[in-house]
Amino acid sequence: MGRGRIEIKKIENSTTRQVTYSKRRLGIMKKAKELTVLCDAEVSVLMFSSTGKFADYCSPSTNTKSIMDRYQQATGIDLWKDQFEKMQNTLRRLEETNRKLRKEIRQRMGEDLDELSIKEMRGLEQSLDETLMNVRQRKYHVITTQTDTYKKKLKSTHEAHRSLLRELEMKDEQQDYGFVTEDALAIVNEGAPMFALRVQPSQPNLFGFGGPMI
Amino acid sequence: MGRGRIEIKKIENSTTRQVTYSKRRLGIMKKAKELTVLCDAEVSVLMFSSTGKFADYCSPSTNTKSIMDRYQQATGIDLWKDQFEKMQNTLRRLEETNRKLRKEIRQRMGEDLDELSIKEMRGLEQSLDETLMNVRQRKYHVITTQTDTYKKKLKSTHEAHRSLLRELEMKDEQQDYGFVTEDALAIVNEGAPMFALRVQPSQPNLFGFGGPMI
DNA sequence: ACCTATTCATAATG
DNA sequence: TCATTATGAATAGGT
Repeated sequence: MGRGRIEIKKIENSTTRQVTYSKRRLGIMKKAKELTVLCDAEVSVLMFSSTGKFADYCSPSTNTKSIMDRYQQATGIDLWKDQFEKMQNTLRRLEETNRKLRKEIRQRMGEDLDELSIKEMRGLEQSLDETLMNVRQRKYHVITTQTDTYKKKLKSTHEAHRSLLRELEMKDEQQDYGFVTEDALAIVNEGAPMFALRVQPSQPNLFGFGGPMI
Repeated sequence: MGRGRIEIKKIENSTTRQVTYSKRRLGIMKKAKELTVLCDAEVSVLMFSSTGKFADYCSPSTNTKSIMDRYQQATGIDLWKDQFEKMQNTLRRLEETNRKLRKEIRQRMGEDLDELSIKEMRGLEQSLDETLMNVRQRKYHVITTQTDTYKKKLKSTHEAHRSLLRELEMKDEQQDYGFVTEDALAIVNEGAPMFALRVQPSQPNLFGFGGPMI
């Protein structure tokens, strides 16, 4: 159709090719629309020109995705199977790992011990023993450090206070600032007995350390 | 084109509709092929008739999936975004849980204690203490049970042996079976000291109980 | 599935 | 990209 028939092979003149592409693209779109309306069909057309320009048509009664879904159903080809399956495998592996980790935690909390052999139980016992020593050592270290810090604070506060008093006495020997001294001491002493307040935490910590995290 | 123009609206006569669908379907396919060749384009056509019959065309230089991929790139629409994102969220959640579980295990092994407050550390200490008691109790229970079993076995073996001897003595009072007695005792005693053999497990158990599982 | 009158698409051109 | 037009292609309706 047009002035003389043309051979169906690649048009080498790039301008002519572009022009023909534009015209025929419109032509296909029109045909697709007509088919959709006349025959109550669902049609999806995707096109990329040689320059990469994209154009598409889709029947208005539906959308490209559902046509692709139907395509997959019709052909039995699951286009995204690979990616999907890979992710699902990763997921399963993670779940399995989590299960094992939870089990180890339970065993480290003294549950599910039935499944352990004597040897494993002995290993667990030793590990727990070592950990306990570690924790006590660390706790002791922290407490000592904090106590030292408080002592230093106390000392410097005392010194600051004393020098303040001295300064004030030099300025006005008649004035009495005794109440200030008592207040300062009360604040400074507050920190010390805090550590002995409770053996059990009053509220659960991050992982509860007393029940497994589910 | 044809004998008289037709209005572009749904063809009500179902036979006519079917016929027209067949003809025009072929027409579109031909146009798509021509466009592919003439203009060096990539074309994908998917069609479903009103009766659900499927037909498709795809440029031979490529395939439907890669055209769909290009379509997604071109439109910026990720067709499988929903499913994909849901899975990725699940994945992220699992990984996060995993991380927390590993951290709890590390802390229950005496590592990463810096991040714990005094309160948490005290909770951990108590939990470890309780677990240790549990494990020791369980170990004691298992050992006791096993020892009892061995004792029973020993006893019954002894009895069997004795009755055997008696029987034999009745048959032949001259024959000496003393070596049998010694052998039996050696076998029976083997089990008892086994538990005290090693404090440390000679090979790692399921989770190593001495290094974190990675 | 085939035929063919007729309409439509489009190649060539400006 | 737009308009024109001659020409071959597509197809509606009938067999």
